[in-house]
Amino acid sequence: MSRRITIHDVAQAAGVSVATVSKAINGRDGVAPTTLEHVREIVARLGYESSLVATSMRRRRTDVIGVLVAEFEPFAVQLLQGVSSALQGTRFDVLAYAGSVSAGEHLGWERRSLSRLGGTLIDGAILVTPTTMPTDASVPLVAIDPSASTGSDGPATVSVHNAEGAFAVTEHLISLGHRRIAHLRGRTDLDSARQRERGYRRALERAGIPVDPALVVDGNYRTASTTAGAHALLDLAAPPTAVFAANDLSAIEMIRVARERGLRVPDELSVAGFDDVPEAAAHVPQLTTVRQPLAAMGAEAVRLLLAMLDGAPYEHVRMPAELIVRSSTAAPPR
Amino acid sequence: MSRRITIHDVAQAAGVSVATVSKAINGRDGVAPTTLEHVREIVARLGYESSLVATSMRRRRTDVIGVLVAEFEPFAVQLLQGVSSALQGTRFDVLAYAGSVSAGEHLGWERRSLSRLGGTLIDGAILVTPTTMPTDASVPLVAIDPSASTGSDGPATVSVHNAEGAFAVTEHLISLGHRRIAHLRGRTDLDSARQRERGYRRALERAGIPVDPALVVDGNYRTASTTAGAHALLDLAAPPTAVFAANDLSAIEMIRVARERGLRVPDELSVAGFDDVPEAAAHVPQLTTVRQPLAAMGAEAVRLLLAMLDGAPYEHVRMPAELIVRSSTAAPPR
DNA sequence: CTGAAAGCGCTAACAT
DNA sequence: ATGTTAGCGCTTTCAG
Repeated sequence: MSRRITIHDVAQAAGVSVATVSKAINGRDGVAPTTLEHVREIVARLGYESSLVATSMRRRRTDVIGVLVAEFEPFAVQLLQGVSSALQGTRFDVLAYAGSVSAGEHLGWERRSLSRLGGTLIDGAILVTPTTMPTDASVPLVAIDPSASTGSDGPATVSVHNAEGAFAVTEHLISLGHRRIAHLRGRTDLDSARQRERGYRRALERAGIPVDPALVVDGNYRTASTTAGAHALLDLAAPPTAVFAANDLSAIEMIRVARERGLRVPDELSVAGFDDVPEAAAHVPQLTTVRQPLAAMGAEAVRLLLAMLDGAPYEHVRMPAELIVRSSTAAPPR
Repeated sequence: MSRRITIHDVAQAAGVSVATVSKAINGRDGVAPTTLEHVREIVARLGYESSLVATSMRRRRTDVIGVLVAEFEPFAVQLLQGVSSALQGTRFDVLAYAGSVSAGEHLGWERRSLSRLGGTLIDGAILVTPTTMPTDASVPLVAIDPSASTGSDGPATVSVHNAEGAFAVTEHLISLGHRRIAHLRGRTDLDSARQRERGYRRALERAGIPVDPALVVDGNYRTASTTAGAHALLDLAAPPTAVFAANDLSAIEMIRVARERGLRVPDELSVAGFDDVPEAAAHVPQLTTVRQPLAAMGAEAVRLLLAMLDGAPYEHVRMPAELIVRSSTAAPPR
């Protein structure tokens, strides 16, 4: 663990000024071929690399795209992989920052991260957040899965078509012959969760099945709440034969509770989720769910952002959701 | 997309000097309570956040841990998740940097990233690399899965016990009754791959089964090479009844080739992998493999790094590998 | 063709 | 208690 090698060290070793070294490194002209060669040699020998921090303070561009997340959980990292691979071969590096790890203050990490990195370290940002929607940032910004799908305002956004996905999975349950289909809700403060409920309701209406309010319970994406909701559903005098949970984790918890109570899945109860997290395919039985094309969404965010860096206006993109039928859903008993 | 708000803007709006604002923000003393209150108010109103870049140039500590990867692929991001969750509740934020995305020069990205971020932006680094082992860096460093397991030299390291894992999976195949067990090798320039081959050989020896050189072919972790290796194995006069591939992706390719040639897996050919990537559990049939405890390894790297930041010496940690028996392995035919 | 000097946003001495 | 100054590592005018 030695001291960092700075441009000064190079200048000294080469017997020239730091300005000359800088020019040599960055290919600016006004440097004699001999000097250029000489400096390059010293740089190689010393293994010098300019500090991203110092460079970014002085220069306008850093050629680094920032991916801002609350923390590195499966959803965020899958998006990150999409962003990363879409950026392959461009001049940009990727820097991902988890801004609410330390604080624990999950409130407003978006603005905080954006302020701390924007304007200097990164040329543009991709913000992974289901809630807040910062209205102005100091760099071009694309939000993924933001709450505000409200028309043309705010920054560019990329999100999945939640309602369509929920519609498709509910329709799948109906086509299997289910009539008493419950919905284990997500966080009702999230636009995405509300859209999923909407898709569920629409599918039932479309099939002429009245929505039984008792069959719609809160899950809140939180274990305790989901557990309670699952029990509530099964405690019903006329329990559902199928449940559409607002996300996979809720679906898995629903299955756990059903089994605990002696129900076989999918024979006695069908359960479907949403998201297609890695656990969904690894679960036994494998989970029927709706896939968010996360890698594609990340790539799309990159496309939008690069366009914006070239001066293009922001857009709002909705990506199609895909129904994935696996083994946690089947025809209702008898 | 507006201009960044700087400490100057705050100072001006508050009618005080920049230094005073800095003190107020960082809780240094020597600021009148009234002034403090006033400045804080302006900061809140303007939504000011100090620039990470500028702060890090001046200060010694940034309270940010860097995770340096070549690119964000599944292996790296699982490690990243482990690091991130281990850092929850500490004062540190996580910054992950993919340093070889732009260049395409996968050579020496480790040193480059380390030089560019170290010393200023990050207080310590966790380097995810299977190959190079930078000998000195400007910040405390922990390498995950490095080639050099060579004793006490170089930086701290965390790696999985590759030989033990390979031994276990080979022994599993033997216990199923297999005698002609092939090995589809990984990149022979990687220490980890060589260790896996060693574990394979040792298990055979231990069981008194001579190693048939024809049953050890190169896969190289690259599709083309793996495909060729798979065919070579099945072209043998006496083909193997089981194959241990050096990683899951190779195993999956092995299965694809076997099927293409009309072989049923696992009935006519057992195949096992290594790594337990997400695809392994999702594959049909689910893959028997060896799990690297990636999340735990990330957490362990954090533990080492935090200790080093407190002045502890570096260590070398080997984590246990876990045999995961699934459905791609079975007793040999008849 | 080269170097001196200014300045990016911020913090830490050091005055006042 | 507050402000002035210097400087972190680098790039960029601007003189020489």
